[in-house]
Amino acid sequence: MGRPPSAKPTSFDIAYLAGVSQPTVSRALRGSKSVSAATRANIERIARELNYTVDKNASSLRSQRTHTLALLFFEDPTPDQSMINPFFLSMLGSITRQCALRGYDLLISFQQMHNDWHVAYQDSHRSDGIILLGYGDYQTYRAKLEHLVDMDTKFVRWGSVSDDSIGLTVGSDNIGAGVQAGEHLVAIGRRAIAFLGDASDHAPEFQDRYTGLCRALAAAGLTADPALQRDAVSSEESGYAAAQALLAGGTSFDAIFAASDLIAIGAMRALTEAGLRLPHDVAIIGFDDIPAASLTSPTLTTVMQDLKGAGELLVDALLARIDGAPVERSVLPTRLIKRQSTAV
Amino acid sequence: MGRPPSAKPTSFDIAYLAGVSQPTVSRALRGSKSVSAATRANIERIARELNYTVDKNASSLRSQRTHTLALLFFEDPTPDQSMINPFFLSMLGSITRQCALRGYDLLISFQQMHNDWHVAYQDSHRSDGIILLGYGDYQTYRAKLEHLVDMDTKFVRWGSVSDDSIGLTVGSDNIGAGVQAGEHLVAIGRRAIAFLGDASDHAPEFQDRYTGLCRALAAAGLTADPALQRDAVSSEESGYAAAQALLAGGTSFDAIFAASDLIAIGAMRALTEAGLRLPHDVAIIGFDDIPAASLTSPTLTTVMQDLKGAGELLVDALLARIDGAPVERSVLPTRLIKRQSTAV
DNA sequence: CACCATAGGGTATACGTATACGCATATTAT
DNA sequence: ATAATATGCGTATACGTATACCCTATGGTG
Repeated sequence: MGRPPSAKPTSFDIAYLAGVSQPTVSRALRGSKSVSAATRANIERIARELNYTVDKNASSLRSQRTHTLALLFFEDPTPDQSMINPFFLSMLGSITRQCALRGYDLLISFQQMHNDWHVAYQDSHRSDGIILLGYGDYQTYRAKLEHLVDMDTKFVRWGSVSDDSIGLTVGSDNIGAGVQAGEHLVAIGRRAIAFLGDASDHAPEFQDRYTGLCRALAAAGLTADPALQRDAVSSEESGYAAAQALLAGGTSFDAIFAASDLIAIGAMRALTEAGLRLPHDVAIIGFDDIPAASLTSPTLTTVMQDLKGAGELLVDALLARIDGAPVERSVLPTRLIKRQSTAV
Repeated sequence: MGRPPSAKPTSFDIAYLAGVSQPTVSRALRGSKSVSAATRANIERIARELNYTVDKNASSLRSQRTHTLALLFFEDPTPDQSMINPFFLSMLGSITRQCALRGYDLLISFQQMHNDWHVAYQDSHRSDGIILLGYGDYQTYRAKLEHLVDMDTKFVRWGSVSDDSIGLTVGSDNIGAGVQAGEHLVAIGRRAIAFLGDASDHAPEFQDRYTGLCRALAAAGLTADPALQRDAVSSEESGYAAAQALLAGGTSFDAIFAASDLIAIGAMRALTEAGLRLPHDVAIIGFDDIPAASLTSPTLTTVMQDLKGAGELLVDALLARIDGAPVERSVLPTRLIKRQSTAV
């Protein structure tokens, strides 16, 4: 039953010193109730003294559970540059923290949307499940998601939570956020409110935000002018271009709701260059509350998402899914951060 | 020798179908030269057809190599909030990319400086090596690094590259960067240049930047006034406080070199509130070129570090260290980005 | 007092791969 | 022609853990 201690301690070494068999060590350390309190205490003491840690590979191989989650970021617009949407980077913190709390490791990878990431982590037994983060063309995305569902891969994604969303989705209450933004702009007396952001089903989250805006306008007896909606992806350049197109459009407006802070920041630059005063001539609201939002001039009113809650919810939902537990779809409330760009 | 194909394909399944033994499959897929070209081609074809992927756990267990690196972020000043220094977050992109390129997975974890991270990944065989990223009190840090060295843990860290630095260190040429900043400020006619950032050996990188500044001043026949150096850690609040202290100090100055952009941004706020005009009254240079640096008013002149190169160098150096190859210490050149805050 | 449940822990083995060896056959040198 | 290599692959086994199964000593139950 025994063999003397060797270089890197194994469960056999512990067993030898404790005068028990290796399986008993395994049981004791894993918390099985079929080992006496005294034996367990003794084993734990020895393990601590030897600085023993369970070999992750052997454990995973045998149990077929890795206790590791994989986080896949993807972005299409950045071919080489390492720019990731700051919003998702911020979420990284809470995700890692939640993983740690649950005793899971986090494997991370950046992917181009067009890559075969949907099959990469498929099954090399690296992780028990996948967290998907990123904006992108939803139609392309959708096909890959369906593939994941077909393969019965455990995953959760951040996005628009609607009835037809594929797989397990967690997201902010984008419609509610749109309503918040719209109500605030109406409250400060604005009537012609533009929306910058793709409102098609290629970008369901943006679409939801626009829907919310329209709903708020309707509630105030106003209607959203389609001429005041301009497509934009989440980048400063795109926001700049969209705002210019809006100005060139001829339809006057006194407020902008941008689907993301990056879009808003680009738009502010275009408006300022056009000689407009913010927020006097045009009030503006962004989305995400990235760090830069409080550094613009004027500082940017924006919708803050619950990052901490998001990370926790993503991880918990995925773990529930892995355990086969029922997991109800849920949305997170947002908060409007009022700054100078809407201060009348 | 054979056994029929089962659920999730293993090397035995491939072997069965190819009419060879399991070890031959392993050899073929790992590129051993002791397997004929024909056999290898056949095995690879079958593997592709079955969508076979090597089981990472079994492979790691047997070979004692995980082909995974662990990235440890740590920050002390943020007890709960998920704020990471934006600079390090940006580096994340190039690190993951380089890992992918080298065929390594990346495990990520955020740690509080005071935690026992130096022993956590010690040896649970999760990763082959560790990348350490983060500022922090160097004296605390140093003790843990020494522990890692004692344990013969393979690691690389980002920091000040000096002769007495512990373990394998990769970093920017901070002294050279300080010289660049100093020369630029002198070139635009500034003579009384303040430095915001801890210049003690608790923060060797900041110390190096200050050393560079002093060197540039000396070269111009000027001397650095110790009264114009104020300690600050890398945060906006700290920069704000340091600038206020500087103003209260009574010694006049016409330029500031801040040890980080966050410090610079905080300082700009303090200066503006004090009624000073930037850059007319005080020119200012930051460090890191975080996204926010181009959004401040005036936009911030700063020192850009080579993030892409940094990520590549960190990974490559660590892999060389793991392979037991000799690895020479090396520093990365920096680039001064001139913006409005030093535009006379 | 025979009977069975339970606690506590040992025995044997599987997880899927990589590698040390050995053994043919084919190739070259002498 | 025979000994010395080399090539290509099979055999056996180890990596370190978790779990199914079995066994023994109790203690309670009728």
